[in-house]
Amino acid sequence: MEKNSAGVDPVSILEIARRANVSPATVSRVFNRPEKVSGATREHVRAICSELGYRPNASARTLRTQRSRVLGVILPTLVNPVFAECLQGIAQATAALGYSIMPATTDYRVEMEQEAVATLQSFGVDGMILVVSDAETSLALQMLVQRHSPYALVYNRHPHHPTVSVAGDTAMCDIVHELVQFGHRRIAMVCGQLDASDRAQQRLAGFIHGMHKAGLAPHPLIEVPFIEKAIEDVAKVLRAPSRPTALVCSNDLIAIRALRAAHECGLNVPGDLSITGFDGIRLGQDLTPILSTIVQPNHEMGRRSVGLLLHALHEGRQPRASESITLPYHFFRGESCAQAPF
Amino acid sequence: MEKNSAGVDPVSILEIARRANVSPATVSRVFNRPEKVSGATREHVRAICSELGYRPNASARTLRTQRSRVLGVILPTLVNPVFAECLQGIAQATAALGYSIMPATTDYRVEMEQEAVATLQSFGVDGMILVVSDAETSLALQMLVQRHSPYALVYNRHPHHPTVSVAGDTAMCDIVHELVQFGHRRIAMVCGQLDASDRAQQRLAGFIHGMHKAGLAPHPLIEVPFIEKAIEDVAKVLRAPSRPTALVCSNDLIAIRALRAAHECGLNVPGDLSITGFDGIRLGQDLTPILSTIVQPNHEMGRRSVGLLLHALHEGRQPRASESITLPYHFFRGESCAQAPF
DNA sequence: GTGAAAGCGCTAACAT
DNA sequence: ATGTTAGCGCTTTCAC
Repeated sequence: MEKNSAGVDPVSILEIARRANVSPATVSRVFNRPEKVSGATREHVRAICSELGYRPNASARTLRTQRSRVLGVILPTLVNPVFAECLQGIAQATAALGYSIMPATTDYRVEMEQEAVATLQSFGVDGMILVVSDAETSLALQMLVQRHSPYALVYNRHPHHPTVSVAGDTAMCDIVHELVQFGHRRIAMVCGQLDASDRAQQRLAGFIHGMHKAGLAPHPLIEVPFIEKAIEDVAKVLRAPSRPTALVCSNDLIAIRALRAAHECGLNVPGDLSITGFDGIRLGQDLTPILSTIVQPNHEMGRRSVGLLLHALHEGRQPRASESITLPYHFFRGESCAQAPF
Repeated sequence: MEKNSAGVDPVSILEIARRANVSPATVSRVFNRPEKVSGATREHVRAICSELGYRPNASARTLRTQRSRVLGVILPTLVNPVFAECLQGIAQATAALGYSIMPATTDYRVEMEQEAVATLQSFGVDGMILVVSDAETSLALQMLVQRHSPYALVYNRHPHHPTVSVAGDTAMCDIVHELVQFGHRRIAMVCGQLDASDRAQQRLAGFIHGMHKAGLAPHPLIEVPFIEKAIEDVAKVLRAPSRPTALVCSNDLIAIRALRAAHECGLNVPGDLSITGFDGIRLGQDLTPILSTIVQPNHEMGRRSVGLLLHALHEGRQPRASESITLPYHFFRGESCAQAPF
């Protein structure tokens, strides 16, 4: 009897059947249609299974049924807590429903999205949950559509795809409004690589719209393509003669760095400068000053995307764009924004 | 022709074989032993595969070969960036080697560890990387050992298991030393639920040892079992008459909350109070004050655990405890600790 | 260098 | 209520 490096040969359904003096079909039924098995044999089989620690081989089951009970998840990175929180939500929701997940991170590189989709398809995942760089142009998304693979997007917003998201543009508009109420007029937006995130683009659009509505001209956009240089880049702007009195950041991670930049420039937040973030990562609430931000229900977004996808799947169909979910956000005042200084 | 909810029937090896006018065996060889196929047919088959977007069905392959090219990962949570960073490292290392991962989070509940192990085994993962609550007593670990399932621990340190970790006790001892150099004598440790983490226990041991070496009596331990109440719990201690002048926290997340607690008590860090963390999460470097902490190479720890596991696997054996890797850490001075105030 | 055929572990008709 | 059987897609001897 040979054994592979994966350890002792796991017991198979045949072994259980033999020991229980029933056919493999009956053992299978105990797991899949327990009601079709008499109470006595059911318990008998179950006892033997737990005694031997038997669990049906998932690959065999997947191969046979064409269902894997696995969901693929594609995210830009886990290092941004917003995605970690979301994935945690996905993990919990799937686990509660007897599903497992296979995640892949793209590091914001679009080619990786396609690669991840292909890999996940080869594993026969029942569906995928993804955050793509740009829903409008994503080739990965096109692959999915073309192969009729069930999927749901999270964070991305797009009318032709099933999504779970928050109205980022409106939210940003709200922020501008708040800031204007506080007397700010010189407001600048700080964002990462715009072309790597349609969310950032939408937030920027909302910012511009908000400024326009307030009759204000937006400061030149502050792009911080490399997060390592973000503090430096922002500091440079803050040292300029007519610096902004408020910085609107496209996400919390950038806002935290902006906070740091302000400190390095000797500026007091919110006394001299107001700063806002976007995402509502848990950590923002423990900072000093507490981060003012748009709070998204990240964990729930993960859960709901699982719900959207699985609901459709259980009805034997694809999720529809019309089932997209827009979740409420709220502006959290925090301590990092206040009255304009002058 | 029927189709399941997962979309169009993916092409199988038979389809490719038919179109290429070769046997399925040859197609298989193109993927698994390309050198055994003539250059001409190889390219021919490859062309057809990429034309049709064919990828071998992973479940069938796993069933047949008893190898899945999947690694299971069990972590307490993704919400603590230390684990997210580590998982990111694992994800990148596995992807680079053609492996995929299946993660499961336990939320620090030991029963979940066993459940996760069982689920992952049913998927036939080639090995598992895990952070367990307590390596000494973990039932999940016992299951693994008993079934001869290959695994590697990360963060946990234990002489009888293959691990990738950092000397937490020594590191903590170093911190105490630094603090003592700064003139601190009333030093208290803050930690989460001790029984949920052998790391925290080891760090505590190091703290006590360090204090002892310095001839100091440790302040009573500050346990903050519920992270939500952490700030409050710490603040209470800071308001006491003979409060500590330095707070040594068992991880960065707690340290960040301690920072907040200090602020709420009107204490200046590091002027009135020094605070240190542990883990070296990326975010700590962007805070104000920059967090003083023990920097662990979290990303690398993930990568190395993949290396440890896969190296053994490729030699057809289990990782051995003797192959355990202790990675270097360093104390990062940051801005949150300084001379004792009095 | 290539093909034929068996079988990995399971489930789902279809019998009984 | 239970058993028999075929086959999911692939890899791998074993022939040729």
